[in-house]
Amino acid sequence: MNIGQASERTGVSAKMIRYYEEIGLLPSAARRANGYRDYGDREVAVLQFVRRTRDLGFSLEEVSALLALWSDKKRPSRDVKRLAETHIADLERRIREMRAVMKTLRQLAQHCHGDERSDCPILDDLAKPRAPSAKRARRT
Amino acid sequence: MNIGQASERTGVSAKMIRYYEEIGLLPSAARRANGYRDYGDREVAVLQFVRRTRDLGFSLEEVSALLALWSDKKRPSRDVKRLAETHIADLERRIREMRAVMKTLRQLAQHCHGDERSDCPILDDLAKPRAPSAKRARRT
DNA sequence: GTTGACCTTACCATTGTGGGAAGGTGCAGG
DNA sequence: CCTGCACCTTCCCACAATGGTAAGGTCAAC
Repeated sequence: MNIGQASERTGVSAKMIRYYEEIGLLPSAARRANGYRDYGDREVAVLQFVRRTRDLGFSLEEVSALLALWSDKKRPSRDVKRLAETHIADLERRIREMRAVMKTLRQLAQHCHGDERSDCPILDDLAKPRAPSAKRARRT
Repeated sequence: MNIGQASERTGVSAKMIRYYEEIGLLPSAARRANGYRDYGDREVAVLQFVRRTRDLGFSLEEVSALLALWSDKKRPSRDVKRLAETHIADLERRIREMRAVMKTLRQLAQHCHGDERSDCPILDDLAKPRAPSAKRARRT
């Protein structure tokens, strides 16, 4: 089948299918006499796998690792689980950060009239010079 | 003061200070006779404002809007609050999405032995062809 | 034979940041 | 005075992942 059909069946845009091939995430697709890429059920399955892992937030690099694990029938399931849990931990960390930011923003917004008046605690706070306060997450 | 000092005091890299100027987020810095950019307390305050808003996850475009609101002494606080709340809503949405993903991943990981054995429900699930199931968030 | 839907490659844009090269400047020590 | 080092300047490249578009080839239907 053509790339358009493969795209339609997997939800991966033709653009991205070509890109994945270009960066080596996918093997080079077979070509027909006219130069068109040709896809079969196996390729479609791989694309669905990629689509699914992308939807779960894995980076292309992680997807690549997952594809390798997938095709290696003898790899220990530990390897897969570790990758998944690392990703989960990453999501947890990002969510924690975002929640902290939200908390701050909510507090700021709460004290802002939000009407015609021009005085605004949000901007006042944003403009307040921060205490140097522990430069960065120090790892010492 | 030179860009290096300004960077150190604000936590914004010299690279980024130049970039912000280039894209018009910041006005062109004053130059000394030798061509070096020259920063004073006012500029440092603006950079701190930018740094702070960036830390709170606002995009440069939003930062630009906030800077404009900040310098417009007569704008209604409603404008500021709206921008902040839009950002909060955005964070909420993203967190919801990430939590949904985490839930799925946790379920998958939970059923994976994670040991030497090679059978792995995570990969099995990722490989399962999805039911077409409501293509995308349809807006009809 | 023409039209329209598809395919091909190739390049550009996005967002925000870092890296580095090539060259000028400024100061301190010899 | 010269040298070295730390700083500044601009310019270009890279990343991640995706979309857009243009210029051209192909195929099927009419």
